[in-house]
Amino acid sequence: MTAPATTPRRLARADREQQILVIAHRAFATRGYGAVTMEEIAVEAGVTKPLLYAYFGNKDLLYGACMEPAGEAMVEAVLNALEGAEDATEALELGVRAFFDYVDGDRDAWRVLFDETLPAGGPIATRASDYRERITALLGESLVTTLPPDLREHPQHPVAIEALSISLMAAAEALARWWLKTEALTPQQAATLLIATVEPGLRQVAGSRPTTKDQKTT
Amino acid sequence: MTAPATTPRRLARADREQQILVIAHRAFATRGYGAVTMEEIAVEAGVTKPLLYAYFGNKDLLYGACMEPAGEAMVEAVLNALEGAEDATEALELGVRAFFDYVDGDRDAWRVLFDETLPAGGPIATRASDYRERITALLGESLVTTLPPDLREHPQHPVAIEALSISLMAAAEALARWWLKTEALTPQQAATLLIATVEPGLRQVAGSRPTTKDQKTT
Amino acid sequence: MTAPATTPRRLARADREQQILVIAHRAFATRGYGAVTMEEIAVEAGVTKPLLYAYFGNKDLLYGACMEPAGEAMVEAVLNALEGAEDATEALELGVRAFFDYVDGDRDAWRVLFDETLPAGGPIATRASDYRERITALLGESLVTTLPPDLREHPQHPVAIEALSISLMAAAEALARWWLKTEALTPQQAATLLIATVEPGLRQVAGSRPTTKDQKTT
Amino acid sequence: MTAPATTPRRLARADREQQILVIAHRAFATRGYGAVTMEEIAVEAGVTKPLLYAYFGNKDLLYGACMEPAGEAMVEAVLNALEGAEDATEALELGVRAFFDYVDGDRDAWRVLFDETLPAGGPIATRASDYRERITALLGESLVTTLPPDLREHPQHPVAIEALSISLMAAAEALARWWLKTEALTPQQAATLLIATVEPGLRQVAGSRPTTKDQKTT
DNA sequence: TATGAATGAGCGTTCATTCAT
DNA sequence: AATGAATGAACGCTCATTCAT
Repeated sequence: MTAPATTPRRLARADREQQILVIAHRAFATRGYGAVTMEEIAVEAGVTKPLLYAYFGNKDLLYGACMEPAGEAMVEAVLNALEGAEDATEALELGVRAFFDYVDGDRDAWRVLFDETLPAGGPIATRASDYRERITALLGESLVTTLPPDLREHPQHPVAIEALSISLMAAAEALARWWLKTEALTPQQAATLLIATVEPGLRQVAGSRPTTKDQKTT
Repeated sequence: MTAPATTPRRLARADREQQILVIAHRAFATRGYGAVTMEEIAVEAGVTKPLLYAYFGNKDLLYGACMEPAGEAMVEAVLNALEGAEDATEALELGVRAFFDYVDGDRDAWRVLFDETLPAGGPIATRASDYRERITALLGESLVTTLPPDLREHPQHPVAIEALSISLMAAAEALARWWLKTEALTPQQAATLLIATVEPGLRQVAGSRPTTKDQKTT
Repeated sequence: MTAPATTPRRLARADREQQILVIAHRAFATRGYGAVTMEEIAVEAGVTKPLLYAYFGNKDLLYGACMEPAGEAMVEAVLNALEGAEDATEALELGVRAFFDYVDGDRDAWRVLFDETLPAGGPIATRASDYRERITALLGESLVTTLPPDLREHPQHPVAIEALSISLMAAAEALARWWLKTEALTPQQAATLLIATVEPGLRQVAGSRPTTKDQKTT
Repeated sequence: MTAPATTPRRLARADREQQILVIAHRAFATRGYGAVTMEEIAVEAGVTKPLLYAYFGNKDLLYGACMEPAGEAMVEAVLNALEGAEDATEALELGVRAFFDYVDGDRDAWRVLFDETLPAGGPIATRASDYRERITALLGESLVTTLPPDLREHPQHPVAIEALSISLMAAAEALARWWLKTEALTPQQAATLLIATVEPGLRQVAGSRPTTKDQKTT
């Protein structure tokens, strides 16, 4: 007779895990890995710490459980976008657009994947950066496709391609972060702006040779 | 008669502060804010913890004291570069180049200013991002100067300018980070690559109007 | 139709208890009381923790249930050996030999009975030492029989007898432990060595009187 | 005016360490490693846990700090006794006597060194057993000296010597434990009893050859 | 007969920070 | 000008044990 329909005391494991994941995900996204304690998550979920440990092992694994579906989904979103492209120029655009759309659709997921406060060098930081690198690599591949075929094998280009991939990803990341904070433009606009800015330059860079005066001297 | 020339036990306050700052700076740059303890700094500096607190207040303030000179110097380096430019196009290039040169010249300073492990939302994270934003703003200003005069006041452009500034800065930051890790190119090459990539696009973006299909729908 | 022949899901209580006991016994013997968790036993036995508690009460009682048959069997083995002796001298030897044989035949039982990691002073430590003391007492009795009849009642001897029983038992225990670890000799050799070493002395001690210079002075 | 002369709040480090060691030593001796918590020790010493950690590192090291002086002293006591012996027969007797005397003089030390509840296989268990083994080895050496010179090199004897050393040590240990509990005899009597019991047998064992029927058959 | 879900209580450890001298 | 001594407040994690079905 006193059973509250809203928050039942006992849940099936799968449900409880899901509920905890949601809460943990939000907590990690909001305050970052280091600032969140297992105790807090437990309290917020209406359970005790041992249950967290029984279900998820430890804090790292719990964070990983929050990160994994989001990471896979994000990678796949970008991947699908690239596959759907009809030509090389379109691919890069669609990839960047997919990235911004994903961030737009699941902002907490983005914050967990791009948490800047993860313990440096730790296993989760590694896992998080794995996802980032996978997306960077995908965008890098589509960068390559923007090059004229006869230049793709140029010995000097791989390093430039990697540098540009990383720059592009970072720009996208920062743009996403800024837009999430200010809501000053839509994800579509963000993507359009970014693409429009880099694309013309990319073509030129692709066609050029490293200048002589910029030789590495160290 | 007992004064060792190498490490005198008693120093004037200013000297002591300087010595501690050097050590703290190196520690923070090497291992990041979170991984450095006050104890370690004290021991390494050959002083006791209370002295640290007497001189610097607390850990945040100490970090701030490490950050400040580096931040100011970095801002000034970029500022000087921009002022030395003869025309608009040169300005952006010189600014970016100055950024990379500064990072190249004082990597510890860069690591302290761009530490990704600062407690999110805390006062020092705020201060650090202040410096970044100042540099971003400087680069943003030089972005504006690349626009034809009659477009500079266009009501739609400020937001795009800010978005591009942030993207540019993030790209530079990521590029710097990657280059410091791999040493795959020189700072000059990094700057050249970045500028060459974004400049052509910037001109086009500056001349365009936000497209209609990209209306904000949320 | 769903009954797997290898590990049936449902067993009669007695069978289930037996199966759990076997697994718990092995676990305790292998890793010691403290290092074994109820969780592990449950998982290894393919049952759930509440069942363990329903059947055995708690961890101590479960350990006791593992210890009891082994303890009784060991005591009985020594007892039988002593009863089969034709004369006093033979008794002690047979007893010690029976001890080593038992350890040799069921090393897990021995490890449970002589676990050195039992919580000091706790109920199970007490129970375990009960079994040890019973065997000690048996050996003590056979020590007595090695004495000439007219000395058995000597007022000073009971304490020496008890002291010797305990020493003998401890020597046997340590010898068993060492032999199990190194396998440097057979149980028969261990028994022979031990008996041969103490027997001559026992006769002399039995015949002597406590010396005057060794008066208790505390 | 409120300063209690009995327990000053602040102590010099050396004094505090000593005070903590005394308390920890007693606690460990009384209840065993596992049953003692750092919190308890801290409270009993009138300090907080961090001080314990600042001064001793962790629980293991604190236990080690309790164990080390006692272990060294005990080994040295036995060593000195052996060195003072004029002939072989006397050596063993003096060694055993020294062992009992040491236990008699510092019963807590003995309990710490021979704590049976140390985490099996852990670093402290190893350290504790190191001390035991050193004493065992010392007694083993004196066992060897009881043999006639021409037998000392007999190939079969080393293993018997080791087995006997261990048995002897264990017997002494158990005797000590029992005596501490019952106070039924003096350390001198304990030593005398033990020596008198094993010595005659030792001579015979030393002179015999391993019997044929006891061959290892496994 | 048996279980999945859940917990109370505690432990070892760490770190920024302050008091008393 | 500087220190040695000391702490408050957590935090991650574990385990024997029980409730509700």
